[in-house]
Amino acid sequence: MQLSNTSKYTIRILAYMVNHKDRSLISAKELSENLDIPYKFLTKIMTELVKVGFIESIRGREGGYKFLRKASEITVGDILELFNDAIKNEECILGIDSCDPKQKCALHDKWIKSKVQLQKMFRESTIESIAGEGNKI
Amino acid sequence: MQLSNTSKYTIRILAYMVNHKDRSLISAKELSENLDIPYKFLTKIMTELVKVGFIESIRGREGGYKFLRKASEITVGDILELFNDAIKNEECILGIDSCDPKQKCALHDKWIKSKVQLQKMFRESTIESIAGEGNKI
DNA sequence: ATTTAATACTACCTTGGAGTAGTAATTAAA
DNA sequence: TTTAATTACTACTCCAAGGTAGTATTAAAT
Ligand code: SF4
Ligand code: SF4
Repeated sequence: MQLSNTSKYTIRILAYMVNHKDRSLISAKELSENLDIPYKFLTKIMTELVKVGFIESIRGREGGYKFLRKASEITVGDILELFNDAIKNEECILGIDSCDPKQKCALHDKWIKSKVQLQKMFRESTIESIAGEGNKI
Repeated sequence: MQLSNTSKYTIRILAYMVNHKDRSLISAKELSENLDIPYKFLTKIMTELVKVGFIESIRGREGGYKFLRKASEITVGDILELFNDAIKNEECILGIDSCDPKQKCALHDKWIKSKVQLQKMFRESTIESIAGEGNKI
């Protein structure tokens, strides 16, 4: 019951970028060093984030990354969905085919409240809203 | 953000056993067939459950498994802990060393409420309490 | 006693997430 | 124009979870 490293890294990367949005571009090197994420793994993630349009990249010397979509319009839920980490509505927590409230699994009644709250929390947590003062990175 | 197969299987196995607690012993074959869990994988899990004392096994012909600890005293939380699937208190959701509310991570304030509720839900869900009528298995 | 049906043990295979290595392509600075 | 600093691409390695195969052990039924 935890997020994938890729999702964790991505949330921290984008939060870092928001916290430094005064600067026009941020490099993979800076992100890797400041967030303590393996450089090569980070660049792989960045390329993916470019592909899906969360950020854009400027190649070559003095290059780097900046937001393409606004940070207030990217949610933690979007990130989890991207890396297949989201809590899907139709997915049974016990893995018994797909969720059908007419035919509930053993945990359904206990789980459903937490599930809804989690989904709402992830959906409402924009990158803008979580990036804040004095948080650890 | 989901449970391991091993945890899912175990919850279903123990719930099934509660639902058939009239019978003195239940075999791996029956569990495997009725719950659609690979036989060899299931026996591996059962042996582990015997080792930690949730159930006991009777070997030989007409053998099988039955509860050792009472089903009302085994919780879903116990199972998740056993398979390292639990939400640990000291574990940061973003993976930034260990949780220190004095030095919060970006998601802390949004996450903490769900976290507490999930932990409580898992802790309060005994096998006895989730096994019920007409649930899918 | 032998057979049969059950659990236990040991060793392996497979898959996907995580991480690494090397090189190509790009572009500004020197 | 060369060099340096950057992102992009391709191809691997590593590890743990999930799953499989074969055999040993146990004990009731026959
Ligand atoms: S039954 Fe409850 S838990 Fe199982 S899938 Fe439907 S919602 Fe999720
Ligand atoms: S800060 Fe919040 S989220 Fe990060 S660890 Fe502490 S509790 Fe968990």
